[in-house]
Amino acid sequence: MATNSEIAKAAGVSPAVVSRIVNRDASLRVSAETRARVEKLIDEMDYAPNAAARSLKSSKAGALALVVHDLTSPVYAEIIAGAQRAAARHGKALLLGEAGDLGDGQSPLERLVGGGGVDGLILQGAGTHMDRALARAARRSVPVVLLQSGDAKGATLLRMEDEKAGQLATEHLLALGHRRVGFLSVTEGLPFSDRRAAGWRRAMEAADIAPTSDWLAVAGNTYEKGAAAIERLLSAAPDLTALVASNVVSAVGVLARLRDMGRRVPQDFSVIAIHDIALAAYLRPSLSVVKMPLRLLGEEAVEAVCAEERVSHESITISGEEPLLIQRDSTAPLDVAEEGIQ
Amino acid sequence: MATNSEIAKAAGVSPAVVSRIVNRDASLRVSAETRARVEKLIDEMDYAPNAAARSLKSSKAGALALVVHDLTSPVYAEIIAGAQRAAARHGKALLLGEAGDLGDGQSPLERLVGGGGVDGLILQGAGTHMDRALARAARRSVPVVLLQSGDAKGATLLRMEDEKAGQLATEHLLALGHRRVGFLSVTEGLPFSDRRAAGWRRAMEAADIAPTSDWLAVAGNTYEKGAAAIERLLSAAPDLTALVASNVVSAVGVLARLRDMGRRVPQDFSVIAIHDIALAAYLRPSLSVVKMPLRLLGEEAVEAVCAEERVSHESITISGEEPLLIQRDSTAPLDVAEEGIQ
DNA sequence: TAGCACTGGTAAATCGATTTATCAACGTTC
DNA sequence: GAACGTTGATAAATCGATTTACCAGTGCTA
Repeated sequence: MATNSEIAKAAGVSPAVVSRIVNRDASLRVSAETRARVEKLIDEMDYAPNAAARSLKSSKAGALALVVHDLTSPVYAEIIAGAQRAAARHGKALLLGEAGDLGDGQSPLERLVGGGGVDGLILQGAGTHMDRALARAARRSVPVVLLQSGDAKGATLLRMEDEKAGQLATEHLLALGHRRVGFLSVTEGLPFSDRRAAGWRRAMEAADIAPTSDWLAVAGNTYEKGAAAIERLLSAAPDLTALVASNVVSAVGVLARLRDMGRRVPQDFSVIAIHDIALAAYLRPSLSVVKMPLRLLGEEAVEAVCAEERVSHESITISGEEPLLIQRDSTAPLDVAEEGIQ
Repeated sequence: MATNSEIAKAAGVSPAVVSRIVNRDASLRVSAETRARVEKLIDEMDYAPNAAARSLKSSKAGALALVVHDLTSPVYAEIIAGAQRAAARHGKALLLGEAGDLGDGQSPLERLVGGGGVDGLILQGAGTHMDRALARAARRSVPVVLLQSGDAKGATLLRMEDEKAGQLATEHLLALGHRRVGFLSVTEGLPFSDRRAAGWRRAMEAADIAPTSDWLAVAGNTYEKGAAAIERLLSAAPDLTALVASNVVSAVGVLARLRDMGRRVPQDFSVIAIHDIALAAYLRPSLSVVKMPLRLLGEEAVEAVCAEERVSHESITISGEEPLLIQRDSTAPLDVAEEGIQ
């Protein structure tokens, strides 16, 4: 690849001229002929400024990293879309990464982020080793924004109104006449999942219902684990009639297993999940959800990372959009003739 | 952030020593005390080598870019997983990007890739402007591997046995007794989709069936477009009894719409899709598919990009794993009493 | 003719890490 | 005591782009 000086030499000018032409420096005064000559050579010799050199000189990488722990989850699609849009506004490339489980300080991603290879890090963590290592590595050189959970020391923590979402989902089921409403969390101790569980508990208590501990099960974030979890849950608490699922992917597994078990949704059992993903409308039965402002979360995360004045390391709750109930076919009043049919 | 020379000064040594300690240079001879002193300072002062400087000097970015046109598609999950694994083997970070639609030569992603900000580009294109712009930008500085489609000029093109997959899917339906088998393509002119269609046609011809043009429809790659496509297809050719879907996401939309239309799957209508995604097993009915070696594709792509000697710009078909039929509940022999029931 | 502004540039320092060639000091060996 | 090897380092060039400060020449005015 051609370098700046090669172009300069070929054009008979100094590298400064080439650089300033490439960067559209308005304060540059050159004759029209010189400018044309340089531009022609840039084109012919296929010149593009070296990213490393530019970034070294300017201390700007021109990119942001968004690292999640599971790229396959459709939940991230919206976050990414929002982040993408905001990053474009700031003229930055958005690089997605998936956090492995090493976190030994030697992984290429850690080296990159820790060495200022990106201008900021947005981390959707799951409390793993790698998460912590990555956040630590980044913190010493670039702003870090944590999504939904993590140790906010030296970073900005961005959250959503998870408790309200859990509450809203539960209230919907209660309004349909359900009383024995279970809850599927993601992982024990995962902050946003715990907040949703708190919302569930609060709504239940407000309705004078005291859920016992076997009304709650851990379902992870995969189809498979969701399917296994509903089976465990119903064998521990067979008289549940409805369910709030903290993770929408696991809810899809729940629907499949319920059908396999002969429980009809929604006639025999209602299911609602947190987060609206495109798939939810195309399941049969389609899945009722509480929609959260995921896109906004992605946008705000990028804004926070770009605005970072190395000052405001706080914990912020996204409040631009309220959690929104979207009723589809997986929730309904309990069929009173329930036992007779099937 | 501390720099190399700051550490060196603090430790009373030259920057060379610091660099060689950080990089575990085996040929470095230092006293145990000096080494300990430097390592202590590296730790205390939170030193990490600057990514830009290192990459400038070494001409290695330590990262690969994998750019797809739709990050939300679950089909990429497997490709990404494979690429991730292979990248780790090569000590490179894998950065995912989504190609927007600009391609004006000014997008941050183009600048990054064109300026050698990554060591290689793997591009899963859709024939857009941006695809071409990105490939062009990258080609002048780093190796490029195209997945499944694209203009291989100056790049390596990696393909899968799409025709065989299309054929296998069709033969499965024929073996079940179906004769009027439709096909849903992704986009007109998209190479891999066309190859799958060719496989369908070949299998049909081998069975002495001549599909008419209204047995084929374009279904895109979203739930919504799949749903719309099956409706169009069945109004144009109502007597079809089975379908091969080139894109598995659109197939999910197909299943939903079929149920809404009162066509029972598989009793009245069979559906099979190309690519096995985790969701397929958790739909009800679960979705029969032809599994393709997506993970292998991801791995091979990384290998190709890393091995690239600026020589072998060819077109390679992945042949490590054969397309594999996975029969689930969405395909079955046609119910002979079809008209009587429902 | 001095003074001044404008045009069309250039020189050179700088960003931070890497790496090769070199070297001083000290002990060993013959 | 001369030659040599070893240990424990260092000096300085280099990667490529950016940017500030400066400058030579030309034309214009007072």
